[in-house]
Amino acid sequence: MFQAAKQTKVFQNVVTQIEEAILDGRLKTGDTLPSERQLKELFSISRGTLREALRVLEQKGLIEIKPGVGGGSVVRDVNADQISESLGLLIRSQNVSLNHLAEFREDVEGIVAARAAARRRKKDIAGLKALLAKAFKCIDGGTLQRDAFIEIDKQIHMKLAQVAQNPIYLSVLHSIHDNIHRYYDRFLFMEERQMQENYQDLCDLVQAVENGQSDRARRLARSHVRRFYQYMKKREQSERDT
Amino acid sequence: MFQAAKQTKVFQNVVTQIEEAILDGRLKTGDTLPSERQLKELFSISRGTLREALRVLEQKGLIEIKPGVGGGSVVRDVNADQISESLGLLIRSQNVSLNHLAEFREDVEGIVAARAAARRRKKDIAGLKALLAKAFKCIDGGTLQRDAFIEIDKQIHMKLAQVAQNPIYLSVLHSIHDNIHRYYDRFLFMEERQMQENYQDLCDLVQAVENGQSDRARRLARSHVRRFYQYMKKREQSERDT
DNA sequence: AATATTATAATGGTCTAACCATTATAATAT
DNA sequence: ATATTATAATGGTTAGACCATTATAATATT
Repeated sequence: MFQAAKQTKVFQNVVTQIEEAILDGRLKTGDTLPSERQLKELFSISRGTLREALRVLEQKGLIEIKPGVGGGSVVRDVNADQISESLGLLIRSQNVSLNHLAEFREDVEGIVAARAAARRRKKDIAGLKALLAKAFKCIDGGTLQRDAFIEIDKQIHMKLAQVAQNPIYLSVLHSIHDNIHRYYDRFLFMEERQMQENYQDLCDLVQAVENGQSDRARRLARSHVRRFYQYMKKREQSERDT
Repeated sequence: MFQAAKQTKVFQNVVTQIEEAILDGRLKTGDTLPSERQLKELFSISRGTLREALRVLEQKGLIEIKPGVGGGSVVRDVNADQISESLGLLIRSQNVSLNHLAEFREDVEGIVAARAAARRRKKDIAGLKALLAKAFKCIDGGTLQRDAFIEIDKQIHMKLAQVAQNPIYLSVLHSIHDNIHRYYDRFLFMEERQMQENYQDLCDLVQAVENGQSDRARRLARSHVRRFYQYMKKREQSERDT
C-alpha cells in the first residue's frame, strides 16, 4: 500500500531532482549539465555532496562524467547496460545459476521467435537472411571462425527481438547475452559438425518466421537454445572429470 | 573482442576491491565494513573519495549504509531490486508504451504459470489457496477493498514465480509490477463484477497449477492478465472521450 | 529494584577551501 | 601551413572541521 518513506539526505534529493528532469524530458540525451561549481551553487550544497549525487546518477546509467575542458556531466541514452550489470552481480553472487539463466533464455527466445513470426515484414526477412549468409561463411573450421559464428548467432537472436517490435525484449535479451558470454568462454566447445547443426537450426527458424508460423518458430528457437546449452553442460562435465 | 580499458580513478579502484571481496565471499551478507574513518586509512585515500566509492556500491545494491552508533556499511544480500530499478528507468526513459509492457507481462506470466504447474509442491498450493481466501474477502466493494484486491492479485503472481523456482522470473515479475503500478493509478478501474471475474480467473489458475496442467495454466494466466489490461484500455479510452 | 531519563561517544552526513590531473582551445613558434 | 606551447575550465582528490543520528552507558526517578 505505502512506499518506504526516506529521503532526508541532501544528495538523494539532488539525485531525484536531476533524475526526474531527465525522465520528464526536460534534459535530453546529449545535454551537458552545468559544471559542478555551478551546480553546487544552484542547489546550495557543497561540492562533495553534489559529487555523491552525480556518482549515483552515473551508476544508474543516466549520465556520463567526462573530465577536462568541455567535459562535464552529459545525459546518456538509457540502455540495457545497467540491467546487464545487475544481472551479472546476481549471477556472480551465486543467487542465480547457469541453469536458471538457460531456462529463462529458452523461454524468452521462444516467445521472441513467435512474436517475430507474427509481425515479420519483408525487409526483416532480408536482414535475417543476410545474417544467415554471414554465418554460413564461418562454418568451415578455425577458432576465430567459431567466435565469429557465435557473434552472428547472437545478432540473429537480437534481430528477431527487433522484429518482434517490443523494446523490452530487446533489452532483456541483450542482458541475457551479455551475461551468458561469461560461460561461453569457460564451457562452450563447438566443432564443425555442431556449428553445422546450429546453422541448420537457424535456417529453419528464419524460414518459419518468414512463413509466419509462430508455434513452429517458438519450438525451433527453444530447441536451438537448448542445444547450445547442452554443449556447455557436456563441456562442463568433461572438465569436471579431468 | 576487447573490453573498454578505464579505471584510473581512485574511487573506482576502491569500488572494485570491495565488490570483488563481496563476490568472492571474503565479505559475507550481514558483515559490517570498517568505519569510514578506518577505511580511508586502509586505502590511504581521503574520506570524500571513499564516500563516492561507498555510494556507488550502495547504488549497485551491494551494501547498505546506516548512520549512528553501530551503523556503517553493511553487506547486503544481492537481490533483484537493482534489476527492477534499471528496467524501470529503461521503461520510463524509452517511453515504453503500456502495450509493450502488457504484452511482455502476458508472455512472462504465462511462462511462470506453466513452470509453476510443472514444479508445484503441496505446501506451495497451500500458500496459494491462503492468498485466494484473502482475495475473496476483498470482493464486496469499497475502494480500499479494491486496492487490497489488486495487492493480493500481485502477491499471487509473485508466489507463482516463486513456485516456478527460478529467481530470474521473480526479478522480472517484480520489475513489471513495480512499473505497471504507474498505469494502474491512472487507468485501472474495477467494479465488483470485474473483481469477481478476476477472482474466478485466479481460482481456475491455482486449480490448474495444483493439477500440474502446464498448458492450461499458461492459457489461464495469459487471459487473466489480458483481462486486467482490457480494463485499463477501456478506462484510458473513456478518459480520452471526456 | 525497576523504569524512565539523560549524557556520552561513535558513526554517517555535510561543509569549506584548497590543490592536482586532464583536456579543448587559443596563442605562439617553427 | 603546421607544430608546439601556454591557458583556462573541468572533473578528481585531499584535509580538516562541524552537524545529525543513534546505540549504549550512566544517572535520576518512581
